[in-house]
Amino acid sequence: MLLANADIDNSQALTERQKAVLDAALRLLVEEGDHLTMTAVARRASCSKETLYKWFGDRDGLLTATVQWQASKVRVAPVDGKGLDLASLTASLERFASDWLKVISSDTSIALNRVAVGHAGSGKDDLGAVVLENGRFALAKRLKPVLEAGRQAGLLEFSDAETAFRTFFGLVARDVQIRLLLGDRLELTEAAIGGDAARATQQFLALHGAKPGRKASDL
Amino acid sequence: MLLANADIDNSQALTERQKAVLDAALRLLVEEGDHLTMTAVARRASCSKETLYKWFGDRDGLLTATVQWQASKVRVAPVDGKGLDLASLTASLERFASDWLKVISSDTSIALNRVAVGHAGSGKDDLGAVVLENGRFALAKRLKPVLEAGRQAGLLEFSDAETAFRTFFGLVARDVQIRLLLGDRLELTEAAIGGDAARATQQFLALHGAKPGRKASDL
DNA sequence: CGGCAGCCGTACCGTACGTTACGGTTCGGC
DNA sequence: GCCGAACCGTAACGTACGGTACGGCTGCCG
Repeated sequence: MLLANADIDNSQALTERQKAVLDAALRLLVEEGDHLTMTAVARRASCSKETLYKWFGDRDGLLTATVQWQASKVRVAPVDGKGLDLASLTASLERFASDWLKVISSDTSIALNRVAVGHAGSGKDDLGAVVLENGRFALAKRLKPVLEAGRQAGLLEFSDAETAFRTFFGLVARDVQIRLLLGDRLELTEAAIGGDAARATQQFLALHGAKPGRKASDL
Repeated sequence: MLLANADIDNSQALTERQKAVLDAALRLLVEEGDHLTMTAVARRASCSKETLYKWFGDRDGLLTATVQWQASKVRVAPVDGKGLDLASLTASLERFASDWLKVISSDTSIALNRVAVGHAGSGKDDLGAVVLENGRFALAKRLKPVLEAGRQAGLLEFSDAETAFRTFFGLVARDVQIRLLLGDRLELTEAAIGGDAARATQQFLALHGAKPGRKASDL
């Protein structure tokens, strides 16, 4: 992780026209992957290349802006931990699992992750950091309070929220993301996602659900 | 793609010189990622570009051959399921987990997966399929017999070996691979890997270990 | 010894694409 | 109505790189 210092919501600094251009770039990115050319973006967005360079600096700047633009769109409402009981906790966890599976299996996420992975380690830009920050780390930031609340309410047992989160993450994502990124067909129907979310949640509860007579050190 | 019709273990069809060239290409791939040029490979391997094209057809052919060459090197000895008890099963699972974590955190694996992910969906070659086949699917092929043996021995309970495998996979890999692919620094020391392998194994046993009085339908 | 096949090194070609430059049009402010 | 800024469309430039051609060297075989 490097910077990501331009924290969040720089989406406000964008005019409507710029957003439209980035939307066009995003669509092209999903279709063509890292193959997209500045000419193609300009044509798709009905703008001149000169404008692209003025607004975004260079190709990497355009790519980064596009990724950040998409990231700014997926902010979801945080779950509140009021009146927590086992049923609502289970529902929350299933909701998180289901949402996450939907995200990582979407065309947009796959395309963005592919581009970011391809650019990682080149040192030219920080696409990987941006994607990570708005994906896996944002998820952790939203889920951990729920886990903590569950522990407070005596429903969950764990020593480290980060570790517990990563267990949940593993149970939900399993091999799905890497397979999709590598081009494996793997159609996730709505029903399959729901089933996986329920299974992952039950497994997580089996590992970290509070049970009288079990010591937390067993985890 | 031109050739690559010779399915697997075409490693035997390679001369020593060709292997040396592919090793050079592999090292370059780790250093430069998808940025490597045919000229750079030729220079590193001290061969002519003409030879590269004669042997591998084109750039994609060279890349594919390089990935397959690396894959052919990581064949590991399968574990035998003789005289299985809980201790040896646990040891086997920990061994699998530890090996897998070492693989996915290695520079070579990261570089290869990055290239394969970058090429996936372009339709030009099948790097993604090759990596998947020699990574995640090869792992499943080797681990499933162990799981089945564990079930036969009354040590494990599960209805579907594939699902059980994916649970184990998730518990082991968690967010490690995607974070590494996206460029997150995440140094896994020998000790950390050992600890993670033990934790994942214990979690898996907690979910699927045979316990008198628990119905398999609970899983 | 002559021929020839395989390969190295290098020069060369064509193209794709990032980047820049420029003429023409629209539009808000004076 | 006039000016300048912003922007569109397109042409032009430079370069990097995939792919090819060729001359020279080495070693094997008859």
